[in-house]
Amino acid sequence: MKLSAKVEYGVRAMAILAFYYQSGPLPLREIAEQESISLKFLEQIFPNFRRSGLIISVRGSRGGYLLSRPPAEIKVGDIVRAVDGPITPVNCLSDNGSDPCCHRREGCLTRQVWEKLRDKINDVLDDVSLDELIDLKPTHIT
Amino acid sequence: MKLSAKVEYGVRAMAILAFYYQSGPLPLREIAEQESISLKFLEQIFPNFRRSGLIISVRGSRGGYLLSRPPAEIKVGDIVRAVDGPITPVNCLSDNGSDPCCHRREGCLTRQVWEKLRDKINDVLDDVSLDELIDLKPTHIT
DNA sequence: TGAATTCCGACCAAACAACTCGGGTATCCA
DNA sequence: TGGATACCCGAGTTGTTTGGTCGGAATTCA
Repeated sequence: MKLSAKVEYGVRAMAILAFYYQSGPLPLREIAEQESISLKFLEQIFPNFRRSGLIISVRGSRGGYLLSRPPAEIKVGDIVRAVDGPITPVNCLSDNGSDPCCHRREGCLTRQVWEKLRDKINDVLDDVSLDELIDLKPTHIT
Repeated sequence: MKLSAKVEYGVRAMAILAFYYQSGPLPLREIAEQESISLKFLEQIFPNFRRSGLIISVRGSRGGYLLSRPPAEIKVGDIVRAVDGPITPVNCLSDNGSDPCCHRREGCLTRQVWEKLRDKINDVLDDVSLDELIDLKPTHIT
């Protein structure tokens, strides 16, 4: 029951991107340095974000990445699914209908547990947005 | 974000055991046949249940396994943790304090997400007990 | 042009998953 | 007592995933 290191790094990287929102494109090298993550590893993660429409890439010199929408509108769940794909706690919840998990007597009863689990995981992750991960909001002001 | 096949098989096997609760020891071979699971693979899973105190083993001829307490008192979460160990969505939530995930600026903010996720997963799994997986309860009777 | 940057695909080693196999050892029934 | 039954244990195996690295091509700005 683990998320991948890619997801962990990806969330941290996106938090940085949220912190510098509206400051122009931020190159991966900067993120890599700030978070002590291998640049090459980040290069492998970010195309997923771009393909999912979470970020916009600017190529060439002085290029980099920026969020495609405000940090409040990007949820941790978006990031997780962009990197790891849809969340499926057990294989028989995948979309390929070839799994025989429901051909047994109590198959569909256990399936309900896994479905509930999957939904709750998505709920938790979709309840937190990027702006909550950075420290911008005036939480201490009355 | 996947549970292992061991957990999947383990829950199914425990459901069978719940179904035959109070019918004397049930040999692994029977469970293996009913669920089309390799006997040798089951033999590898069940010691975890015994060590966690979920089942009692009866050795010798006409031996087998039986639940150590009523199905209503065994949660799916117990089964999952017995097989896969404690649920830790990311490595920095493990008990070894050597992980540097909190030495960074926003480290502890993302950590809160993972902690919340871990707690919710446990909540869901601990909310379902074995008797809900089998079809004994008179749900259709007014 | 040249430096900075994204982008792309191949490659690689280590770990893990999902089993299998072979043999113990304890226990019971006849 | 002697099988037969069943649990117990650890090593081996095969394939996939993970967590990266490496080299280079395309693009853009100064």
